Amino acid sequence: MGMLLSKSCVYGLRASLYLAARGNETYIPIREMSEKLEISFHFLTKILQQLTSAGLLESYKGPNGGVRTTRSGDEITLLEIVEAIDGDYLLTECALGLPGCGIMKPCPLHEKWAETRDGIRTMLEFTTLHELSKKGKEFDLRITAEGGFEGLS
Amino acid sequence: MGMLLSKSCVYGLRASLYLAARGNETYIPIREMSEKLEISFHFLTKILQQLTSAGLLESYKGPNGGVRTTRSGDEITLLEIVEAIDGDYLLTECALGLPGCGIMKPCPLHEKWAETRDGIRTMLEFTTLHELSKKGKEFDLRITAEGGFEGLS
DNA sequence: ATATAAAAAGACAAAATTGTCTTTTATCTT
DNA sequence: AAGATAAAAGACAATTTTGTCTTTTTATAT
Repeated sequence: MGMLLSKSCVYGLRASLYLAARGNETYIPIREMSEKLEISFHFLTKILQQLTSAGLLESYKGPNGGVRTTRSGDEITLLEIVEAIDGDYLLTECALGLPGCGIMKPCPLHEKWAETRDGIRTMLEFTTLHELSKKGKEFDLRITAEGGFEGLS
Repeated sequence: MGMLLSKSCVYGLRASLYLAARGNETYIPIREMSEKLEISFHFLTKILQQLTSAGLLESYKGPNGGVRTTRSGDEITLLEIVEAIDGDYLLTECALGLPGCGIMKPCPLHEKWAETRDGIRTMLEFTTLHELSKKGKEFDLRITAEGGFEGLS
């Protein structure tokens, strides 16, 4: 349908934002997150595994276990999350889908698309989880269909 | 996977560009296009039907039939094609997938994403098929994996 | 009239994405 | 040691997207 980020990626962003808002002192159970964020538990588990193996999150098994951000949220950018889940296809591929489209033998849209793409990349690269969670708490913005940041500590 | 435009949409763009490069004097058979552009004939047929019912292309059955652009290519923008195939989801929806995210009750990414999205929209809105086909012919750019505009008349 | 060309329509199949469920492994608590 | 908690792993199902094939409709040409 055309949607920039996959659903997995969107879920991953929401969950990461949630974790950043909770700080990285304690581990947060995925079950809790899945309920708060209204995302299927098992599906979310898989997504977070991708972020864990990318080194953005760390997990711990057993009681008091869960996941948390490795670094403090101000050091994690949206770009890292997007790349970990959706790869860099969006940020490198030709808008007309031509393999190997580049400076050497571009498609007619190459230049314009490269600019637009850079706009997307820049936005993702210079937006941190910390920044968003701070803004979210300050104005009690939405992190789920209905609810905001208010209860998140 | 995250890819801005669906494959259908990318095919639709390539085909529209092909048609624009051929002018709108004669009807071009879809079979011919599908071969030149290396896109599955039946799949392409469906995609072009969407563009036809959106009023961007017109078709004619029987011998010497095919499809052509309704208006001359300088009046058709990429935005029209993208909206006809992928809808305006990409250009309106929340980056975090929250339904009804807007000024009234935004998500933390709302503002930044709105800007980025406008960048995409503007690029699509102010790029015409004519502009691209002109550029494509002038520099023999790529419209297929291997081939360029050279043979397109 | 008949044959041919080509889009339209619709049934069907394959692949990718999204979502669910069960089992295994690691860790903690008692 | 036994039970409880929670992530990891993997099998399976539903849905969406992508792709293929056949039949129908409309027009042309002989």
